[in-house]
Amino acid sequence: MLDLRFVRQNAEFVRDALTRRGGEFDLAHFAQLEQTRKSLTERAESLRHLRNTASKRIGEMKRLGADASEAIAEAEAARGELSAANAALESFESEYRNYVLGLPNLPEDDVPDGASEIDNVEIGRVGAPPKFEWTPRDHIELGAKLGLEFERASRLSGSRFALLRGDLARLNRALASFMLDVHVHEHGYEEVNVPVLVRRDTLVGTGQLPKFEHDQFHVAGDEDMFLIPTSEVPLTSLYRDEILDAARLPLKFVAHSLCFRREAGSYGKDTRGMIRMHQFEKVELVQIVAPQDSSEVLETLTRHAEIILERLELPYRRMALCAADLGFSAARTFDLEVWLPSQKRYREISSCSHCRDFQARRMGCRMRIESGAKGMIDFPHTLNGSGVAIGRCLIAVMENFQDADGNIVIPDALRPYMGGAEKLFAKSATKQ
RNA sequence: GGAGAGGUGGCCGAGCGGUUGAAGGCGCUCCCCUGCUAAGGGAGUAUGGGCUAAUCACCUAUCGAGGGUUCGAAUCCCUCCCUCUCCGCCA
Repeated sequence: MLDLRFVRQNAEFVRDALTRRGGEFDLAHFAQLEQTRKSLTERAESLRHLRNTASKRIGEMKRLGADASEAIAEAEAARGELSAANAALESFESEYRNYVLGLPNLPEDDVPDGASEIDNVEIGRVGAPPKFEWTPRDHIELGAKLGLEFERASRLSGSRFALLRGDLARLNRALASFMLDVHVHEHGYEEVNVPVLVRRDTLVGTGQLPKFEHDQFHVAGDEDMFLIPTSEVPLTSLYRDEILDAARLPLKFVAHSLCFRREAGSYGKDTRGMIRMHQFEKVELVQIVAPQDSSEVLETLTRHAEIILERLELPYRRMALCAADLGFSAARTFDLEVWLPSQKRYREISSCSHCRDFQARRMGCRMRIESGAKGMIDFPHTLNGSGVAIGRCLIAVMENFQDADGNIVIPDALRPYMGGAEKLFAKSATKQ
């Protein structure tokens, strides 16, 4: 949620910033809403004041044994007006709230301009794409002999599901363990095991709702619950509705979780293979930090994700997303893209975002700056990043580390997690 | 799923229709006294919104959430959410 006081005072700046992301912000409409809100609250509050003072007088008179009928009549008279004013205010407020919750975050000033992902700016590359003396196989072909199954998975669950079997399942697990270990032991994150079902409010807090409900899996039944699209949701929400002692910041969390996405808008996109699944695994990094540290933290958090790719010897590049490609809650985002030999291009494997106070405001996560009586309260900044997506990373390992026979050389960093094995061997067939 | 108990400020805990935004205690902050590691005295100490130069004052809201009764609700009624105990089921 935007700082409405700021929006009020800098409406034109806000309009320009939101326009940059391809959104719209109608100054007149906003001014109108503000005006309405102000007059409706003022009216309701002054009527309430009237009633309160009358009621208080009644109490005093009764205590003194005096006749309170005049005051009672006065209070009764205010009643109808008050309830009308309250009703008007309430119905307006839900409209207003919806509008405000639908406004995305403002891009930071130096986020590049652009109309779509085409305009994202490459910041740098690390590692050279491997050279093959054969036509590199894609992960589907490689996987067919290693335990990656789509047909059986879709029989169980439909399109955009996959099964991993045998060594490939283990490699997948190794990736998750490896990433967690690096982030916990080397980068200082606390490992958290999170719920993957959350309530509506939680998704409002991080920004997926109310606007993007169609992208979420909503559980059928009496419970109003959703499957998380990323563990950013529960991790960032850990301190929802709390006031943190600023001295405790930064908070650094890492989680390995399942993630669920309807992929409603992506029909026909990445339909082959396991690039885009309804269910996937991801190691997610989240930091809750003091505002003055946040810009620097975006860099270090992005580095934490990059280090995973570097340890795995995967070629990648870092992209600065242009304003139009930013997610709803992000003020700035770096994407990491890993080289996929079969596609001869870089594909997103991590997205690291700085949300400033946008999410903290929505979820009421605050911080007390000086402890004690005169403590000032402010919103911390939240950041998140994939560190990294496990399914896509598995694909990248398979494709980049394939040999001429379709086996997979296990990157050194993963060998300790694979019982010391150096290769996954393709089987002639994976019947049964 | 069945039966019961409960949700009050940073924490514990009173209040059960009117001067209670909330006693008391703990914790914390500041001041004083005293001085050798402990103690005593005083003051302060919830959050959102409005207004404002203001983190003063004032108005307004909030005692799990939402509705209702009432001139007036932390207190009475209804619905929901959550926590705990016992039984059942279960990984």
